[in-house]
Amino acid sequence: MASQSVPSTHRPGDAARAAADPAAGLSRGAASRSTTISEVARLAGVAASSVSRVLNGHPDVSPAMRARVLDAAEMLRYEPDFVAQSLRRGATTSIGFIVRDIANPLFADIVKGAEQELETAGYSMLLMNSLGDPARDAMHLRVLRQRRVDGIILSLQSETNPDTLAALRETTAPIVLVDREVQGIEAGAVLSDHFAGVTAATVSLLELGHKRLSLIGGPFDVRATRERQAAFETACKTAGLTSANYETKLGPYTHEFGYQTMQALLEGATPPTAVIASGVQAGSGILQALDERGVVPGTGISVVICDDVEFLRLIRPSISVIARDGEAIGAAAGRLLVERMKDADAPPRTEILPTHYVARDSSAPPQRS
Amino acid sequence: MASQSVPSTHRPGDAARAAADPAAGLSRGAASRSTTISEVARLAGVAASSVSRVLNGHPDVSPAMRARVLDAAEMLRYEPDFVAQSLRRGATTSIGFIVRDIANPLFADIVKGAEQELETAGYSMLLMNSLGDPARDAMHLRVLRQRRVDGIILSLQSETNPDTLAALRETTAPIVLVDREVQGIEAGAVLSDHFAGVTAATVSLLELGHKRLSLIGGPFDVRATRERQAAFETACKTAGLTSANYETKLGPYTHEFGYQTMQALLEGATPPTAVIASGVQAGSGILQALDERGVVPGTGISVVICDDVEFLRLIRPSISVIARDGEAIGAAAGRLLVERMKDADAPPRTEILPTHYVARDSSAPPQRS
DNA sequence: CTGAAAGCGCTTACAG
DNA sequence: CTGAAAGCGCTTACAG
Repeated sequence: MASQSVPSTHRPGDAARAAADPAAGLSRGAASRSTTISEVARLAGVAASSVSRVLNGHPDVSPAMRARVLDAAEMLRYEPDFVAQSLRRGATTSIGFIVRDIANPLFADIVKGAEQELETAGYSMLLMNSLGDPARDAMHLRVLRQRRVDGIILSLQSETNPDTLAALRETTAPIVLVDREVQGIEAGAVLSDHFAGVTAATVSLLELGHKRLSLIGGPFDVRATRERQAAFETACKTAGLTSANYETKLGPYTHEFGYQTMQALLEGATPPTAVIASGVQAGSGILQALDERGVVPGTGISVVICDDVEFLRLIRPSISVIARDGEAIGAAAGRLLVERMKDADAPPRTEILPTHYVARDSSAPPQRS
Repeated sequence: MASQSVPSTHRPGDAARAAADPAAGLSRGAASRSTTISEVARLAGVAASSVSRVLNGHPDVSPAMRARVLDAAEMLRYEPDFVAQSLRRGATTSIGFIVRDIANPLFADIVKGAEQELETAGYSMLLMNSLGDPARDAMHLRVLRQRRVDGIILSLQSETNPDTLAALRETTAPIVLVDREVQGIEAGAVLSDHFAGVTAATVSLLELGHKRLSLIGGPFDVRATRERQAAFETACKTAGLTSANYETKLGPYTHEFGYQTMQALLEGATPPTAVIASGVQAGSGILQALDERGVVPGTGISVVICDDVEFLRLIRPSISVIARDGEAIGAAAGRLLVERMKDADAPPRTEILPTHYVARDSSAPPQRS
């Protein structure tokens, strides 16, 4: 195929040049214009529509036509213009991914997982960070709409922010939420079974003998927080603890919040003997606060961090985590989105992925006090 | 302006509906079609070209025209179609960012920095991971070309891979390289002054009395490796060490490579008393290898890691690093790219950003041996 | 200052 | 099986 000869009326090199050059003087920006479909058509001596049919694998084309077109296309190194295709087809084969903060290693894994899945299906990904600001979620949704993306993966800042909800309602592209639940909009979702993981961790800490526990971090208006808080408090109650002995401190997913909250707890009259951090950023803040006061995880206080990241494994004593597979979450989100982009009638689906409590040295019996 | 009344021949609600509905029955994918410029024109009773002029801030428009158009656009919640604009203008206001691995926290910071800079200038970012495979660099370059991105930020896998170079030569969009130098192509670049950082670290280790040092990691065909190796070996030579006493081990930027290389070194006849890791992934491999043998950084062996990440700071004993500011690197790359996208004649520029050696507990005098 | 026309690069009914 | 025409939604010379 590739080595097949050109129609004899054309001399390879010159013909290619001649066909490509005439159009070169257009006023279309700085870059050297690339070959268009009509240049291929001219060289092959056929209509542009036929070139399109061949290149798109339309069934009703003669072998002769196919050969002429493929030769011409190859000679001119023709690559179809995605922008023109997008306008004509009404689909861009691109999707948007709005993420809270790509610098969170878990999100980086999720993005990576999604990208691989989407790339296989021919989609490219526009990445946007909301950086803790719900207004940016709404803004990015607007931009993605104007860019006519075929779908959106979304890890919202807030499930209840009015601006975000308004922007979501105006969004017609299929949406897959990552670890979020939003009332009143049609969207697929990939959720994590936080309840199971936090329950396992809390029960395990209780069994070690802890009687004063804290759950730290996570904004109130997000599913993960609700699940974790419910699991944590249910486990404590079930073990017979009274509400004076366990406590949930909600706040942003930041190092700062973990740091300050842990400091405050340590200064309190009856500090907890075990803490669970909702996320690695809060977790790192907690570890810093402990380190500054010389409190050793496991010995001085038990620590469990939600989400696992590579570097966490280097810390000694080793830190217990509630792990989940970021790449698997991203891949699932990509799959669910592709499913709906390929079939507009496919109903949005929800997938729940597991979390696993991994006990390490930072989980230990409380010191006598 | 916004509250100005509609031309009296139109009743707000009905007119808007009437103008919007007729076109609703088209065969353009699943999503409810959005308003087009001609619908706005019809409602305002003007030509589409006038709507375009108003919305693009063309100077020669009468206040009356402006008002009519803005009212109509607002009433129909008109948002221009970026795809159509892109085709017509020959510019997509989107750029591509090809990164080795977004899961590397330094790259995540770089991407974040670039995104913010680009967003300010109105550009969106397509993100692609090459995942250690140079063939993916070439593939992604091809896709970005077809998507007609206005510019590309590139942190190549390899500076010499033939496929990559071929793909680069076919790229006409302006390019900014991140920490890479490629011969024979026109590209801007943001580089890090690795030479300064590694020199400072090596000199400092030598001054502490180390006489056997290793530099671990980094692929051979990348600028950072050359700079680091040159700085490391120059400093050792200058201090009077013979080549039997210092060694550079090159290899991929992976945890695995750091881990295995460190293991091998520890098993050797004369292990180094100090190592410098080229990057956090190799660094984490090295730390794991040390941990498994009970070798404590600072006490048993001095360790310096190139690049700093948040979680590294939680490790005890604390690890010395050669730090650089990822977000600043990304922001600089974004700025250089925007500069060239806005002015096709702007020559590609190179910016060199500093690195800083930060000595911590893992840098200490060698043990007597 | 405004409108009608052309055209960006494709794809897809519609004829033949 | 193939070509000519229309059109996706814009913008921009070109007339007036």
